[in-house]
Amino acid sequence: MPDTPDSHRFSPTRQSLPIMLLRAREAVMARYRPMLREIGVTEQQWRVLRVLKESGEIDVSTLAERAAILGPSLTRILKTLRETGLVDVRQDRDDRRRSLASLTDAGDALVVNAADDSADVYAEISTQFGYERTQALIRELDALLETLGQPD
Amino acid sequence: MPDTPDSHRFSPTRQSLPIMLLRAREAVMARYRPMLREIGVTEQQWRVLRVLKESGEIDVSTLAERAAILGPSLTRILKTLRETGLVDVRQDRDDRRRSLASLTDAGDALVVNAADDSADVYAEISTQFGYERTQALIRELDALLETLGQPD
DNA sequence: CGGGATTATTTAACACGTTAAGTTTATGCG
DNA sequence: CGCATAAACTTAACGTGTTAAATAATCCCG
Repeated sequence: MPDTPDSHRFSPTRQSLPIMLLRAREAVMARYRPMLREIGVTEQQWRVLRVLKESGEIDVSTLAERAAILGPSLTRILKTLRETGLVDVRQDRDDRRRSLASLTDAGDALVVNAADDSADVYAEISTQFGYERTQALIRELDALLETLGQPD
Repeated sequence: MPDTPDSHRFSPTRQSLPIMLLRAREAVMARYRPMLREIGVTEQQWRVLRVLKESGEIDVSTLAERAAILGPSLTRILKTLRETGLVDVRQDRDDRRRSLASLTDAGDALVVNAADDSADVYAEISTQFGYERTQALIRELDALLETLGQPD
């Protein structure tokens, strides 16, 4: 067992920003999982469906950016959602490199039916942690993104 | 397609706590990736190595908890790290259900050599966002964990 | 106009996340 | 003791994350 003097700078995982972001996200998502399980979609599939509901038909790149999902993952997710009849994908006529995705009627209905439950989960979290405190946290995360230079 | 290119209207995903946590984490990790790439380990492997350096020989469950990695993932990661000669895994003599993991000399050397670079990345983030502000953000994330950790 | 650069998306390969089920070892209780 | 139960991993199966490379369509510049 190698033993070294403390001449190296280590920060315990409790003080590590990446790990704390990971843990926080995991804790938040744990609240959503029962609902997602009930409607039979994964967390990522739910994000895709929600963005499609909000945006209407959009191209895959924009969808990927808004749902915070990488292109290759989105390709697979859209394949699944197409097979389960929740999403349509067609080619853009003006630029045939582009694919345009949209909700089917079934997909729209699923989002509409689950939206209230999703909002309830968020309301519970927001209430427990404090509404203003939650908003402030989100603003700080947004500011961190700005500082670190994220694509919009 | 009602697209408003010059609008300040931001998408609701910017107000979603789960997505903002995801984006923030992604932005932070982007700063670490070059360093991880250079030493040839994944983000998760690095977390495992760091925890082992901090804790010395520990059982797999404790390691999983401290590195924020689920059991099945850790099984695979330890297999890889064992094959690359960075960690040792042995059975606990007193409770043979348990596995005990520890750094090899090579693993220890890798962590020691990369620790300063890792700290530099963190220092850069912390300086850019503001040291106190970063600490405050970590405290808020910790508080969120405390709040959500207790189901209802 | 033509052919090399660019852009949008997909495919491929490997690693990890998540849940359920399996295996081995320890523990508790009659 | 002996058997049921629990604990500590591990395996399995499927979905997603990440990077690099391939494919296809558009753009651009001479």
